Order: sequence, then structure tokens, then C-alpha cells
Amino acid sequence: MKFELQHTDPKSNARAGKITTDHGEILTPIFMPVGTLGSVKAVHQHELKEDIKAQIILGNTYHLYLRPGIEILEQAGGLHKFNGWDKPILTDSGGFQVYSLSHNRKLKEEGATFRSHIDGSKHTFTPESAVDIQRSIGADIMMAFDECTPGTAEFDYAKKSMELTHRWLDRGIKHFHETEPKYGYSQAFFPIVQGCVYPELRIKSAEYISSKNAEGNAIGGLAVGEPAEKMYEMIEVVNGILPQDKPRYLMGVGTPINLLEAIERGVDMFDCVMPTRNGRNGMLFTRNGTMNMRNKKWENDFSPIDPDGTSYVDKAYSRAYLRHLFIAEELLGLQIASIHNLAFYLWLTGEARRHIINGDFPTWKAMMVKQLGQRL
RNA sequence: GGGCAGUUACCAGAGUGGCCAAAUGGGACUGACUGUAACUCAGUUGUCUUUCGACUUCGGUGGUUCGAAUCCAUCACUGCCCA
Repeated sequence: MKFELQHTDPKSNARAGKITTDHGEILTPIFMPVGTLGSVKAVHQHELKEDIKAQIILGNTYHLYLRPGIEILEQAGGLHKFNGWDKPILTDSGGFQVYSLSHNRKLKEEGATFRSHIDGSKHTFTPESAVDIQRSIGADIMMAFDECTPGTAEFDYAKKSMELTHRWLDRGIKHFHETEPKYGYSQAFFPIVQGCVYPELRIKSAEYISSKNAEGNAIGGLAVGEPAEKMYEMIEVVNGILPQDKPRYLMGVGTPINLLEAIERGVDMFDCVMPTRNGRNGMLFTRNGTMNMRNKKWENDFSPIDPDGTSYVDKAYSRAYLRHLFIAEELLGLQIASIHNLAFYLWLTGEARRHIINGDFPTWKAMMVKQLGQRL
């Protein structure tokens, strides 16, 4: 994997760059649709490429390990072959499940033991096994196994948690170097900064992670219960330390405004379930704010879903029709909303990139933040 | 014509003397959702009120009772069965 820093905004820390993987290039800043189980929910590959213009998607180690299982993925020749997506894939390590399935797991020095959310069976993830599984999945970018610390954690817990993540990182890196890709193309390995909402810890973690000289670096443990302002503050602190010449990935974030604020502070990569999950729950993101498609006010609004939208569905269907689909619980509604939201997120990061290159990013960003906060 | 059953909120439907403005489900309306245990979850759904509370309701009318959706009488309507 290579990263080329192409432009740096003179008035902010925003950057435009290019990541090159064996499965193609990624122009940053970039939003990466989440496809936990090897599928971006309710969206076809064709739509992902042609309509949404996704450049890279995510998969999840924990979920793919449970289903279909490593053996099947290896038989298939990796996730790319299995799901037919020939562009880059990034896999989360299962670290987020340490957080989201916290009532179903046990943390030890060795690793984390989970109860499967499917059948209750017991499974253990270690920094090493997370690498092995991601080798089998064949992700272009693999993530270190970490503990995603809750945003509300006390300092002492956050410190211990961060230190555990660092120790796990060393083991993960070691194992990464001791193993080989299984399918003939290269894989990168990103470490993750933790430290909760404590600048002191974030600084320590960012320094530690930077010292590993990885091909890219991630910021984790944000947008997990702390106020947005804290998150922005932490991003600033961390990005002041992470190397300039490596991509920075803010994990699990966020709202369109979160993205712009983070881009302004020097983040290059994002993923979030929000466009897909909220889309399935009837919420649309547009450049003029959000819409709840189940609201009565759309009942007889026969105008296009989003006249400014860039995807096919935006003009092909009316708001009234999309509302009808949601009210009637028709599957097409989930698909239309997911496509629209993802296309909007990709449009947003693409526009951010364009304005960074044009040199007017801060002005454009300020205007967008105002619009995006509205409610239609 | 005779017999039986029934009529409760937007719909279905529980409730058979006070704890009932009335269970439950559906529908409707509103909100939430941030490295996906999520086509999920939460709230509201007689009127007025921010709350407390007040007021009007259980087919109609009249009664019994301290008190009625619940008991009695009667009328109306609906369904099923027999002629």
C-alpha cells in the first residue's frame, strides 16, 4: 500500500491524497461504506460502483469469522472473490465488538472471549488470531485488535485500556510480520490510537502508535458517548502527532458534519453505519439537512427525493413514493434510502477533496455545516 | 315469523359493580440511531392542561345502586341457525 499526500489546505489541516492498493486507488478524503458481513446492507455491488461510486468497503472480522467462517472464505479464495467486490476492502479487527458486545465478553491480557450473538458459543480473539483471520479474509487493510474504550470511561480505566491496546498492538505487529498474505496481493496493517477523552492519554497513544511507523494510522474510541466537541478536540490532539505522510482513519464516524469537522482537522478516511442503518430506518441525509421519510409531510410530495442528489434514485423516485415504501415496509425503500445516503456521503467526501484541491475548503465547509444541521 | 349470539377508543379485541380513560395487538403520529446482535428501538395515540389534575366516554334511552362499560327494562342495529 502506498499513500501520496497530494494537497494540504493552507488555512486548515485538511488534506487530499491518494492511497494505492493492489485492488486499486482510493482518493482521500474518503468515506468507506460498511459491509459487516461482506455485504453492504440492501445495496448491490453494481450500485456500489456505478451509482454510489464507493472506492473501498469494510468487512468485519468478528462477523465473518462466525459466518460464513474462515474455512469457507479460504475456499472461496478470500472475501474479494467470495462477494465479487474487486476493489479495496478494509476489515475491522473485532475490536469494536469488544465494546458493543461488552456484556457478552471477558477481557484478559491474552485476548477477549466472546459469546457469539448468534448461538451463544464461546470464542476467543487475540491480537494474533485477529491478524490470522484478516489474512484469511484477505483485506487490503487490516486493523489491529484493540479495546474500543467507552467515551464515558474514567481516567484510570481509560489508561489501563489504552495500555492493553498498546500491548496488543505489539503482539499484532509481530504476528503481522511473521505471517504472509494468502492470496498473492499485499495487505497493510493499521494500529489504532485510544485514550478516551483525555488529552494526556491521547498524546501518549498517538506517540506510541506513530513510533510503529505503520502504513496508515487509525483513531478509535471516538463517537462512543462523548460530546462532539470532545471528539474534535481529541482529533486535533492526535493529528498533531500522527505522521503527515500516512493516511489517518477515524473509525466509526459519523454524521456529515462530523466528517467535515474531522476532515478540517486532517482526517483522510471514515467509515460509519449511519448512512445505511439510518437509511433503513427511514432517515435521509441531504446537503440541506436530514429528512425522516416516515413523516406525514411527505405524503403527497411528488417532487424528487433529492433534486441535488447525484445518484440515480434521487430523481427516479418521489418523496411521496419513498414514504409509501417505508410505511408499507417494502424492501425497495431500504434499498433506495441506502443508495441515496451512501451516494450522498461519497459525494460529500468527494466535494471536500475537490475544495481542498481548489483551495477554498474552509469557506465551503462553513457553508455546508450550516446547511447540514437543518431538518427538512 | 322463531331461536341464539353480539354492539367497547382509528381497527380488532379484553374487561361482567369501585383498583377503568378502559389490558393487548395492529394502525397512525413523533423521535432516536456514529469501527452494524439494528428493515431496529423508544414515546404518544378521548378532550383540556407543562405537571398535578379536571372533564366527557364503552349502540340509544330510562332505571337499580353511595358507585355502572359491567346489573335491570326497553328501543335500534349486526351476525348465525331454524322456518
